[in-house]
Amino acid sequence: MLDIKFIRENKEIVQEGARKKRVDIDIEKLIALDDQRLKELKEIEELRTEQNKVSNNIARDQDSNLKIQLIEEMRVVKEDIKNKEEKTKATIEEWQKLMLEVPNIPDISVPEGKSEEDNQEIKRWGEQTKFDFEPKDHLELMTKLKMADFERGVKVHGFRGYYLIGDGVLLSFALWNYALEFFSKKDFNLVMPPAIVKKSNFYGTGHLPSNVDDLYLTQDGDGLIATAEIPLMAFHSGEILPENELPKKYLGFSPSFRREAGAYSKDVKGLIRVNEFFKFEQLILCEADHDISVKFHEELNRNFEEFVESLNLPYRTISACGGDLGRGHVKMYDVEAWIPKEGKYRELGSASYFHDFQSRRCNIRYKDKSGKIKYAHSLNATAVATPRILVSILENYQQADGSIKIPEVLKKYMGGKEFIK
RNA sequence: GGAGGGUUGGCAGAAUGGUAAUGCACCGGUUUCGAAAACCGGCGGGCGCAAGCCCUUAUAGGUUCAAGUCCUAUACCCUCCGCCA
Repeated sequence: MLDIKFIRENKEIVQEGARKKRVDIDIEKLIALDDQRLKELKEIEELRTEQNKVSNNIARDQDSNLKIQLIEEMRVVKEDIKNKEEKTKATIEEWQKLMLEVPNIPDISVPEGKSEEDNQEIKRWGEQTKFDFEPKDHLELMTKLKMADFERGVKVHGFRGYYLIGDGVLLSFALWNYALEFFSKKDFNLVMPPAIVKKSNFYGTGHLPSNVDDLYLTQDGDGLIATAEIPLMAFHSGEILPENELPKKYLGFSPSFRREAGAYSKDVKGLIRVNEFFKFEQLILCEADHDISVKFHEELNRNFEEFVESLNLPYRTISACGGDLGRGHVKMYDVEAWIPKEGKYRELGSASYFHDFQSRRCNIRYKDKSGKIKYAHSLNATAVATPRILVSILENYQQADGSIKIPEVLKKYMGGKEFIK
């Protein structure tokens, strides 16, 4: 959510930002509604002032005739307030609905574009893996090596179902242990958050109202988290932090659930797109300063790149174009690993920053040195997502005989083994 | 799932239905070579240049001229029983 004051003072910028994100929104309509909201609130406030004053007098006054008269007068005022409040409630609800739809303004450096195809490559690392044999895809590799069972996965879960088995499980644990070690060195506080959370928390990160179809909701009105970002942001919701506690850096580990509604024809097989997975997520709350946000954004992205480099996976980094950004994002990088069989780069994770878009919704503030209360800035990035990352590891590390060479840094977590066969 | 008790600032803790005490902690100042102590001021949130106004006693409603206080629902916490990893 943006600051309504900022919207009022910078409507051209906001409207232009929405255009860049391909979001249809009428800022003028919002401002007209806000005028109405402010006018109505002012009227109510004035009536309340009167009511408070007179009520106070009633308490003090000894003259019972006067009391009766005042009470009679206040009865009318009370009715008036009640009616006006009812009207204003409707105004505010409509106003809030619009406010939630106003997208954050993308950074000037975000490329123009409508969809994924317009994302801009900003970096390429490593050589695209070449084989002197016909490489297999991860489905075939994992099935043959008994690392996964997709048929039974679909039997039991349905579409997009999978079982990890045997070395598929060991490799996942190896990655988690390695990630834990790798990111612990970067000064993150470790968190395992709840994965079932109250629906209100999804508004904080911007997963609601826009992505309601992608969430699993429970019969208790809760939701299953789509990423640890949701409960990590909710962690400090409603709090006012002392500035000296910033930045807050968290590394969350959680299951993640996504319905993938609207992606029915995409990635229908294998582990690229699944309904449940595990993810380590980096998250930062920092001071409300654009330069600090940018600095941490680069840092989070670089952390992830380093992690991928340490696994020696060829990758590229892209800057997502306006049309590919979520409502809350200011800017987002995706790190994409080379997938030999498909002959293209596929997303491994992403790093984003939001300015105060999320913290405004989550009501996360801090008191700066002068005692002023401000909304914090928030950022997040993938640390590692399994099983998706297995796809790139297996396909890039496969051998002619169908075995998998274990990446150097993971060996010690795989009992020192060299190969999965 | 059942029974009972509870929820007021960072913490402790008051308030015959009459408009949120007080103490501790914390921050600033005076004092001091410096500190402690003492004293003065501040110490929930929002709007406003300011005067000031509004909101705030877990949350949402209701009764009332007026609600921390009365009523209803919900959430959370504690104790006990049941179940359970």
